[in-house]
Amino acid sequence: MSKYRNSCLIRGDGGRAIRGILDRIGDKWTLLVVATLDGERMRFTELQQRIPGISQRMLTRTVRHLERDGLVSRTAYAEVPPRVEYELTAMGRTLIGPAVKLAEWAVDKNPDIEQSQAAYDSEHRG
Amino acid sequence: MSKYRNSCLIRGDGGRAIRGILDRIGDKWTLLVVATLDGERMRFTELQQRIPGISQRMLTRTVRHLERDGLVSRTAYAEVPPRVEYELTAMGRTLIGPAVKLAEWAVDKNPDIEQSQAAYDSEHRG
DNA sequence: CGGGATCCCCAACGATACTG
DNA sequence: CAGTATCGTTGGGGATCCCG
Repeated sequence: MSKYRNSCLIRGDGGRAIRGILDRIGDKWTLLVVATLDGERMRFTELQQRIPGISQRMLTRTVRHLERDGLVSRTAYAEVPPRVEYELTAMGRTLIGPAVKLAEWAVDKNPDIEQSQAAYDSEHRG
Repeated sequence: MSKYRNSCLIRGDGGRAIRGILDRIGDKWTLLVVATLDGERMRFTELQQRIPGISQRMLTRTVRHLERDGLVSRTAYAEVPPRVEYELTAMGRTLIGPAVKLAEWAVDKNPDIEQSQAAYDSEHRG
C-alpha cells in the first residue's frame, strides 16, 4: 500500500484537474454554502442567515456558479412573495467527503502551522 | 457510520478552518508545488522546470509561504554558484492525502460538471 | 423575497528587468 | 543560480441602490 507519488493525480495533466476544482471551490464562500446545504433544503434568506458575513451579491453569485456546475439545484415557486429553494444535487453531495478530509487536515494541523508561522516571522525580522 | 452532517467540520467555527486552508492552498500554484515535491528533494530551477507556466516570482512566493507554514523546508548551501534545495516536511507530506482525495473527485466529476455547464449555458441564453 | 446593476478597492498574478 | 524590484492587469469581493 505505497502512498508515495499518488500526487501524480494532482500534477496529472499539468495540474488542470486541480486548477479546475480550486477555481470552483477555492473562493471565499463556495465550500461554506455547500456545507450549509448538506442534508437540508433551504431558502435563499435562510442560507444567508446561516452563513455569517456573506452578502446578497456573493450568495447569489455562489449559488449560481454551483447551479451551473450541477452541484446545487434551484427551485423557484410561482408564488407571491417569491420563494426559491436550494439543495445539493447527488453530485454535490459527493463533494462533502473530500472537503471534509481537507477540513479535518486544517483543524488538525492549524496549531502547528500557526506555531511555524510565528517562528518564521520572529526569525526573519528580529 | 452515518456520513451525514459531518460537514459541521467545515462550517465549524464559522468556517475559519476551511477559510484558513483555502487561503493557504487555494491559490494557483501551492498544491502543484507540494505535489511536485512529493517524495523528492529538489532545487529551485528543477522545481520551476517541472511546473510549466510558473514564473520565478510566483515560485519564490509560493515556496516562501510554504516554508513559513512549515510545509516545506529550504536548505541553502554556501557554494558558488548558489544551491538551494526544497523538500516537503513531515507535516507537508500529510497534506498529500487530503489533496489527492480532492483531485480524485475533480478527475472523476469533471465530465459531468462540464456537461452541466454546457446545458446551463445553452439554456440560459438560447 | 430574491435578486440584478453599478461602483470601487485591493490582492493575486504575469512580464520584465536587475542582482549577489 | 536563485532570487528581488517594479509595473500593469485582472477578477474576487464589499457596499449600495433598484426592481418584479
